Amino acid sequence: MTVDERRAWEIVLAHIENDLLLGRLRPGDRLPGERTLATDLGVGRSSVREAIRVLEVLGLVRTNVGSGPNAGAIIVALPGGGMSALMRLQVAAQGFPVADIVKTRLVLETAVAAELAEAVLSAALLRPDRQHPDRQDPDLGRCAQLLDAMDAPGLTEDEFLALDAAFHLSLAEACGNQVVIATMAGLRTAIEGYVRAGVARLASWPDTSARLRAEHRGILAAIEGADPAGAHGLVHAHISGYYAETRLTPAPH
Amino acid sequence: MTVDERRAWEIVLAHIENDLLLGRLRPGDRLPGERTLATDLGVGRSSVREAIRVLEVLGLVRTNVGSGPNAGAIIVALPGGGMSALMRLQVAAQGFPVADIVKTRLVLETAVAAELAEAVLSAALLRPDRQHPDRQDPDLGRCAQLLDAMDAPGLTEDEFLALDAAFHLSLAEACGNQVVIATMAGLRTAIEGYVRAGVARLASWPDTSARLRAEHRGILAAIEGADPAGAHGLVHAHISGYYAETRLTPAPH
DNA sequence: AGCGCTATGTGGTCAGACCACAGCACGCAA
DNA sequence: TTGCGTGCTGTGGTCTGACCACATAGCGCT
Repeated sequence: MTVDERRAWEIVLAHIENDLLLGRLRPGDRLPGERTLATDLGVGRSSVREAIRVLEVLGLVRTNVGSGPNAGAIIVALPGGGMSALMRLQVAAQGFPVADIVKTRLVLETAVAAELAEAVLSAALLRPDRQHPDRQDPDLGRCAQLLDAMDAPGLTEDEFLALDAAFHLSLAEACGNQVVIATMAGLRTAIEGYVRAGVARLASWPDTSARLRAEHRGILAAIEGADPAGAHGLVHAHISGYYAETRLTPAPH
Repeated sequence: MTVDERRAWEIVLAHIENDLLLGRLRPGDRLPGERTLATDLGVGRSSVREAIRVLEVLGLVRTNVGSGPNAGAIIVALPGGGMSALMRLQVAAQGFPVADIVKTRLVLETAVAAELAEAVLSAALLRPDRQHPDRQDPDLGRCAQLLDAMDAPGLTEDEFLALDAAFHLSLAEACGNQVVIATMAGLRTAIEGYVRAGVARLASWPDTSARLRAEHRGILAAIEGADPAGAHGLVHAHISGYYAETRLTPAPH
């Protein structure tokens, strides 16, 4: 009797979300075809497409044309892309001030560094103890590899910035928190253009590059040295100093 | 000569993003009509609609039917809704473990509380000084109001949870960081269902409710008392304790 | 001057058509 | 028997055209 006041695409989205919550759809599964979904839900195919488009942008599905097992919309649940798009567009629309992006990154990354150092500390303390198998030494190998790559001579500014972004993201990945990983990736993407512009305002890129690399080494050393407070402080100085130097923020913390 | 390999809706999205970046579109402005946009960009109206649907879900535009100044798609840049949808769906699709949501909330809210307390401290120290007009006493009035409302007798669990969510969000709002506000709102929305389920596992709701209210008062007192470390610790205990009690996380921090 | 009706333009939706694409099965040829 | 090629089939991607409900603005009538 009651009419469904939701728009057609919202019905589709809610239906898919419900299937996800009930476990009827899991990562790796394929969504029903657009035409099937349309007839099943009593909506037009264009409405189904709008809902799937939303899911795609949010990083929940990946669509493939053609036939066979790889065709169709597949649940992937890769939050990074969606978070990046959200933050990038919000910055463009002036919903997210750049200063807030930087401050949030500061909070998250200092916490990540401190937690990594704590994990190293716990792993060292509990190493002979088999009672805590979940306390593992975090995998910092990729972080170190990226730092080595940043020492290569002849890197362009863009290549350096890409490696820099990868290093900071690798810290979050070592931490393992999916939400933080996606958020950090989004924050970085959102201000990527501003970072590039800020580099142009630097007095000396070689000097800055050398300083950044040294600070990176210091951060990694503090983490591996199981020094949470030290790692926290070094990351704070690293990020706030860099953004102050490129004048990305009106006022440092 | 070169073909545009992007899909049609991506062209539309990129065009609008570009207009936003160049300042041709600002919050409050209206997008061109769907038919106009379609002919201008050489795509079909359905592709334009898919792009606008994405913008709507991400919280960038609000659409209205009809005629007049309120009709059409209007730039709003309200990130909260988009962040909530993103995180809620990612949790549903198992891209975001609930434990990671909780841990991220812990990091952000402890940082918010500490920063608020620091702001109070700075405001108190600089009160006679006119040189720092940007250092203002944060507005904690709404936080206190919500705590008063939570003391009202006869609140249902859902009403209490709604006020609880509003209180925690009001802390972020007092801090003023748009990114943190949107993220906290999204985190809360994503686990709302799990919070409700967790309440059912409580031994005694009245006891828990009373404890939560007391802890809220303590947090607010620490902030107003300009005690960053105290506020940080109290928030940490409040959140991790609550989630441990409702068994939302497999292991406390 | 006030009121009501209509013209207009908006997003929302659906139906149908066509395309490019990828896989698969069938059938032909070696 | 084995191999290859070719069409068939179903997928998403796109466009077109049509209709609807709605909200405003302007006109004309009272």
